[in-house]
Amino acid sequence: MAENDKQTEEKIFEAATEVFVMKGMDGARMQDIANHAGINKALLHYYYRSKEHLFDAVFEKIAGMIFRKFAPVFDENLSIEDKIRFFFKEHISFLQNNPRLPAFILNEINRNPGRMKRLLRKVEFNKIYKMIYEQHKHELDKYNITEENLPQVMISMASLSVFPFAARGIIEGIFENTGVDFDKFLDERKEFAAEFVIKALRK
Amino acid sequence: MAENDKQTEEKIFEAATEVFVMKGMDGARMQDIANHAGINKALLHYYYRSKEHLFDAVFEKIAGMIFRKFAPVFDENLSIEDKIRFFFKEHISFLQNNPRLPAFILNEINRNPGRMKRLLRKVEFNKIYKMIYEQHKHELDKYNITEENLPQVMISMASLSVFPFAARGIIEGIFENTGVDFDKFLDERKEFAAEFVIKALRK
DNA sequence: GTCTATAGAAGGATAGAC
DNA sequence: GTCTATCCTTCTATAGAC
Repeated sequence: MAENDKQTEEKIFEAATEVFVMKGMDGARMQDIANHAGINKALLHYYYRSKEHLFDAVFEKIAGMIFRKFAPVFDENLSIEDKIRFFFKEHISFLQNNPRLPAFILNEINRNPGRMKRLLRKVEFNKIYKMIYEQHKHELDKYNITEENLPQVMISMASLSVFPFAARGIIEGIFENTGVDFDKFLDERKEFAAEFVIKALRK
Repeated sequence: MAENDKQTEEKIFEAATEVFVMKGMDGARMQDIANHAGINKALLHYYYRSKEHLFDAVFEKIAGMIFRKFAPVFDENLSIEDKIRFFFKEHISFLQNNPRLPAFILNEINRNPGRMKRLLRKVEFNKIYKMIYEQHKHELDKYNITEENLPQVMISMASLSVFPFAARGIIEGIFENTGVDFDKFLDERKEFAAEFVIKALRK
């Protein structure tokens, strides 16, 4: 039945997502995925020809989700400063609900840069890039933002939001020693990072 | 001979470092390491009992190197602002010469958080932490730095320096599409990040 | 200390019954 | 569409000769 198909295929996909995100492509085991899905190992190959195919499906779904998460920020009709605040609030909240995704994506792209090329076809950074600049042309003279340093600015914002999750293991280790709470740190970070960036950019 | 010992053991260690950093613990192959070292696979087990042992040796050496790289910054007798400039210049330069280390360390710690605990025994973050605060007590009133937000500030600095290397694959992919040069970006980043942080922190 | 040969286990993938 | 059984390759690790 087509309905049962869908159910099984979805169960596999969800189990694969969990295992791949936890263990990475190299560390993941097909048997482990089958167990998580509550089905037999052979079924994995029936639905997704190979481990590689299954991984690709999971990877592209997650990567697309993350990159698309940025888009609404650029659509909103807000001032630069409010957009920065909006970005950190939304982005860090999203990552709090999916704390392992950054490390997974960063690592798998470094292991296999070829995957990045496929992704870039789907997400048009060039468009986004120009769009931001056009959208805020009228207020840019109040900030230290130029067409030349826009990459520096944007990567800085991504850094401040994503890095704590990529370095979660290290940071939690340090926090444990010094008695700070990681979740509280993240909640506070939404506002801290926003004001940090705004102050850094104001002329 | 003890001298030949040292040579072989070192050759193995260097080969292992290269392969583990490139492929990660799970992706690395003992045969690959042996080939890189120009010796036989069995010799790896003669010097380092198992893959796990060999990996641990490599990991701890690299992690120690990275964390120790921070220390001189705190020793220097400089103002807060000059220390921030010094940090980004030194740290980004170091990573330019070892661009794959951040991704390697971040990933392996996330895969196996237990490793972090062992590391923290060697590096005394608590000491460093208090030291900074004491060192700059006299000029802290000029900056938005408190004992509460010191973690936010320090992790922000680490983010701005380390993230571009951890996300190198993504960033290079985007840059390729938009015609920006990654190395030039890094050179400019040393000053950009420093001034960015200083402006963000000044009252 | 270094090599060859091989044990022994694990993992991805497929054949074939139901 | 789902299962069991199994093939085949790959990989870590060790035995044993030199």
